[in-house]
Amino acid sequence: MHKPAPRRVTIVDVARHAQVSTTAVSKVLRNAYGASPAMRAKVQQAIAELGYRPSAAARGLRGQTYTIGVMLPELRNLFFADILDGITAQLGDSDYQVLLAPGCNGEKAEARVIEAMIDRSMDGLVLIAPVSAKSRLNEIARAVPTVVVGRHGSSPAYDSVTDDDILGAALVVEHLAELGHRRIAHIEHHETDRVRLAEMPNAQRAYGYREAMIAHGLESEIDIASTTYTQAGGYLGAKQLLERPVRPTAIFAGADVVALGAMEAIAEAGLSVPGDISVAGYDNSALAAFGPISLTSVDQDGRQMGANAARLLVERIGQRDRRTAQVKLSPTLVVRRTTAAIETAG
Amino acid sequence: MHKPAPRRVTIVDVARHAQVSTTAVSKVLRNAYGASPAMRAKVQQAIAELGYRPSAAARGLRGQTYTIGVMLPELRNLFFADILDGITAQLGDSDYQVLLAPGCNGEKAEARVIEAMIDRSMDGLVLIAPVSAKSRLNEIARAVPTVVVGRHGSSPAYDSVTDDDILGAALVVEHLAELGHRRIAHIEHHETDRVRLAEMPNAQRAYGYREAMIAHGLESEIDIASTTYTQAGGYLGAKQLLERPVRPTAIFAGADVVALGAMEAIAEAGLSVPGDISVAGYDNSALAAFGPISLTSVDQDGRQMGANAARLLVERIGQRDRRTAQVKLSPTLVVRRTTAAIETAG
DNA sequence: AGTGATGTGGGTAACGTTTTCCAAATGTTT
DNA sequence: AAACATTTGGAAAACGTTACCCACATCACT
Repeated sequence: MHKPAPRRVTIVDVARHAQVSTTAVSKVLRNAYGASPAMRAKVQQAIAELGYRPSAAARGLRGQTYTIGVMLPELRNLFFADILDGITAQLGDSDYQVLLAPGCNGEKAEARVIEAMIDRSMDGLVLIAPVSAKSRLNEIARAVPTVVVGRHGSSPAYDSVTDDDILGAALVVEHLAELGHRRIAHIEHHETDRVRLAEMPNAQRAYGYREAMIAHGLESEIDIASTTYTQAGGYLGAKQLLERPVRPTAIFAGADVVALGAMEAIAEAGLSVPGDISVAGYDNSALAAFGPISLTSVDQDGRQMGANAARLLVERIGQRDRRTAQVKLSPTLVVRRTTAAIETAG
Repeated sequence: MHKPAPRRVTIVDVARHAQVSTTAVSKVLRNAYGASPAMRAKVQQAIAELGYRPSAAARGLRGQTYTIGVMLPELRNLFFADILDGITAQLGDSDYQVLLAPGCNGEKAEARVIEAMIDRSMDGLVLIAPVSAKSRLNEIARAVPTVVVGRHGSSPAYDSVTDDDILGAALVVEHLAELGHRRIAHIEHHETDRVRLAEMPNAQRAYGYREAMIAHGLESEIDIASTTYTQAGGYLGAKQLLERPVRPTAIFAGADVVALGAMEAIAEAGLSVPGDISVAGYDNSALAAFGPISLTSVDQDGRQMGANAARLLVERIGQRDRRTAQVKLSPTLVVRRTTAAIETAG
């Protein structure tokens, strides 16, 4: 009763069954040149009859594995899940299979995971918000077709897809300014690394905030708390801001969770949102959309980003030496109930 | 400037560099018998110097790939993410790399994904809440070591890890009964398939609910709405329950999202939670824990489940013909603010 | 009829490992 | 010293596929 699994059907079995050579079968499998329609049909039938499926391991040794690896720094982040949806949707009808590597928080784990994907001869890699050094990314991209998502700056080796974080920050500032706010503070993610300072979205958001403030003639109102993109960071940042001589009437948090933490601190200080202080977040996560919270937030179209990444990757797999491209998408502002005009009593 | 990636270092390079045979290197790599400490050291050094990493593709053709595939039906479900954490934590210091296949909702997509993982010669599979027919699961398990998570019932071919859903439901009923509730209703996920009716957690929860009601002498109070495990399903289910002749004083929703939908319907009916109706969910998701919601819910230790699954899988990879095991963990009830005693005014 | 282009099919050598031998060297017991 | 067991190392054959060739047949022009 414990039958030990029959040997797998191989290309040789198919060839024998169809009375052709293995080469012929291989050609049919890859839609390669040199197979007549008649033979194609014969082989297809043999494949169907035997239930043959090619071994990716064997394929990897010579050609492609039809596998695309995606690195996600954090599974619980719904924005990343959207990106993944976009990737799989775009690749849905192709022969490629997407595989995900989990648990890549930190530069070391990230390196391990990327190596693992390369070792498994994946045809292409999508790296979402990687933290590795840029030189390392270039190295990786030279070894295997790569698309980097969510990291600004261009590379000669890999394509990149980003959302315009500067614009996103500007949208928030503009929205708040239109509501009459002048003292608009920002809670940023503290960044030390030089390269990341230029390339990471958090840095771009802070930069965009500054520029937008200046553009609206609010240079003197710029007020920044530098913590981290976490709920605790938001709490701490808001606390700092509230203790300063001039209290902000609005806080632009660099991420939704940060906004949540900030709202906590605001409530603790006996102030109301948006009555006393307006709060805006970034990412338009499920949290922001959730009724009781209803947080004004910047929406990045994750699916769109993922779809673009997949498209670029497939293009590059097809033509490895083509010029690299940088796709930059535009975010939109989703206004909800945490932001209001400054004179609500007016 | 566009250097075309140097050829990968292979086992042959290492062998040459260490002045030994490729066999020797292979032995060292796999900690196999037949390599002296001296040679071991020599080879290790060569590997380090050359930065050699074995090709999983080539390995897959003969031996293991040191890859474990995990199938998740839904990325956004935080409970599944916990399971995954447990798996990776357990496998953290082993040589195994975990890869995830996304987008496996529905029997067809699930089949495709599982085949893809088998084609890639993965050493083992963890299937989380699979919906495939049992015979299919047995077939899969015969082809590759498999552990099924979150599906009751035992198989001669695969190990399984489940949480005791019957107990979970009992915990909820007991809690509500202790609070003085008698008319405790349940919103279940409608199940048609015969086998799944016995094996799926949702069915077990409904069964556990019935049994617990009977055990508490509340057989006549059993009241079930049969919808789906979605927010909409919860809304609809609660609506149905509220329209019935006898209104329940408590609703046990089979999942947290269901509870959320139910609360929506309750609010719409002008009733309060827990003032008029107590509500309990299942899964103890982040949603339940979230302050403003604060939903009483059953907590399954996902990490623990994942860790057990990984342990069983590695054991089975080591010894394919050992007896199958069924691990059943016990859930706990997390009481929050959506359940209260029936005489609050007492 | 002779030449070249094109279409069709297959033989065979990779690809980078592991595995199964086998031989030699060394150690241990009579 | 002979016989046997154990350790150490390597040669060579898989594993299943693709890529690179070459052979043959057919066809269209000179």
